[in-house]
Amino acid sequence: MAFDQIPIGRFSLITRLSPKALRLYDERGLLVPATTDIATGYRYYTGQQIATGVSIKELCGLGFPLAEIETILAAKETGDRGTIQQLFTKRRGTIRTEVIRLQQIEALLEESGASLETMFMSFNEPVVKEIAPQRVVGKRGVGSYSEIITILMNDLCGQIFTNENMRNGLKVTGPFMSIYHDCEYREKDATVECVVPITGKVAVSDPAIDVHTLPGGTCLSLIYKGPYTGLHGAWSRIGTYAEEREFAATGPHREVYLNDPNLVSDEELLTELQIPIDISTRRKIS
Amino acid sequence: MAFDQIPIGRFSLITRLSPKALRLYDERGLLVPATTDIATGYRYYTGQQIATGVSIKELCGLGFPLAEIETILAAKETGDRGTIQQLFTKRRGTIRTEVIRLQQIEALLEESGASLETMFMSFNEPVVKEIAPQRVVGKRGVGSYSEIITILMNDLCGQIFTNENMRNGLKVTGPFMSIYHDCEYREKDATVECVVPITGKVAVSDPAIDVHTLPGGTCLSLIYKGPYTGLHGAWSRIGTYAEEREFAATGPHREVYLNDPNLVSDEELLTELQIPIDISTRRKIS
DNA sequence: GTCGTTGTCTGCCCCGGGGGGAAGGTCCGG
DNA sequence: CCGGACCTTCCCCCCGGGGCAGACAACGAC
Repeated sequence: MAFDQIPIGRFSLITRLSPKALRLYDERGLLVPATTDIATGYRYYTGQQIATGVSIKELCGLGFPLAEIETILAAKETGDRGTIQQLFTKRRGTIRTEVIRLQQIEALLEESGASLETMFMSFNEPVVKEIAPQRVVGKRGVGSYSEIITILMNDLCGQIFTNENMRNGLKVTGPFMSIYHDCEYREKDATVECVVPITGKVAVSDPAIDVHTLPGGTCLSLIYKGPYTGLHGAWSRIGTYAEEREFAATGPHREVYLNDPNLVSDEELLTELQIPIDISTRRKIS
Repeated sequence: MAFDQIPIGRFSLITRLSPKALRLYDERGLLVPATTDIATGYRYYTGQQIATGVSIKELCGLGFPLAEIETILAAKETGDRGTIQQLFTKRRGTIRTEVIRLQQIEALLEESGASLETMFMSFNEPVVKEIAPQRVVGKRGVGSYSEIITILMNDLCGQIFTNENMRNGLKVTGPFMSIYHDCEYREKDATVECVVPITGKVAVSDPAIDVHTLPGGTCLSLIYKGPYTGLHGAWSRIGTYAEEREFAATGPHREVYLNDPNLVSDEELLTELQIPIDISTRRKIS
């Protein structure tokens, strides 16, 4: 037929692969033109290569990456069914995972469409992360949550931000935290410790205030945004999450107050909830 | 709290945005650190910015591009509900489209898993494209499809590939085609024209062979791979596709024989089916 | 042959959303 | 005052090409 010197443009029209893509496939070794004029660099394809080009186009449309397309074409050449089946199955798995992910996102978008207020509150997913040990100064007390925390915080601030400590180079190296030493929720008479990470020497007159090192390790963490009155709901969320995945707490829960209630409005308050866990107790991978 | 000079690493741990990402957001103007040390270039964030960082993280997780995240944050600042709602709705639309696309791909993968044979035959979707007018030499005949085409092709080849024509610089510039001048399918007595695009002068002795120019224009095109016996099924596919979209044919159907039956096996044969259409008659966008 | 219209070449920068790493300056606790 | 952790900029990489510039090459019509 004397029609086996197909230049790139015509080949592009037939296969619907752009010339740019064809040059890329040439470079990648995926579809190398049968002939390349050494003098001019012109690429010439043959009729047989149209089939390959069309196959590539189809596999692209199915979302395979170029590397896998190359594998599939090679496998087709050698009649290797297994490899092709395997890649197809893998691709199906990827697609299914992706569909589930997108549907979850859509559900989130949908429920947030109803109430824009909670939009930026509820999307946080708990995360497993590592925390470092830190040296803290803190004080314990017993009472109802909000009251005792206020008291402890005041005591702590009063004892730390003294002229003497400033002179000694005491530094606050992180946000204030609360540590809940009870194993369950208590409306009143909760044992709470308020701490703040520091470096340097600390001198305090209150004997109830002591310096120690909080253990590090793995923890489940959730960042909650909103007024402190909503913390209970946030604890429920992270608790449910932990239960679903059968994480067991290996230490007291913590609240980290990421910003300053004196500086931002209640709606903007950020609190990180932490539940120390032992990663090895995990039985179910999320 | 003296905790408003948060360096990038700590800020990264709190917001779960990588330092790399934070530098990018700084550059993009999405989340510019409150303070940047002019001498050292160190970035320092404030407690208030944690909220922004967390929001960015969430919106990223929902799949918004950075530009839209910036818009959303700005709209949140000015209390512009409308813009936020709009972007959320748009995102939902994108997700739904994507989910449908993926599910269609998965269906294709699934059905092809059953029969790997048809795998590389059936994935082609019809496409609307432009074709250029071309000067052709051709001959008409009447008969049953396969028979008449064989006869016409032989006649055509015999008349064209003569010494005289070769001397005159006649050139075949494209693949052979058939043109079906009937408006409907006919088992026998079909009027078929076989043509081949050429340039230069052509001299023929057969008076039934003439040179004319095929009109160009918009057409619906489908590439079919497989033996010619399967062409009927391919025509059904493209016909159904055209009907679904209410495309009306504006000229005779064509078959373009992309490769040479003398050179490749039946399974490797490629045929392009074309239905000329008037784009303006389209009432439904695919 | 010759001229003008296409076609094609390489090379470079761009998209998103960063990852990885090199080379070198800073900060801070003890 | 020292070591290690932290921070900076700079550059290249991922994928699958798109778009453009400048320079040749091919081809058809006369």
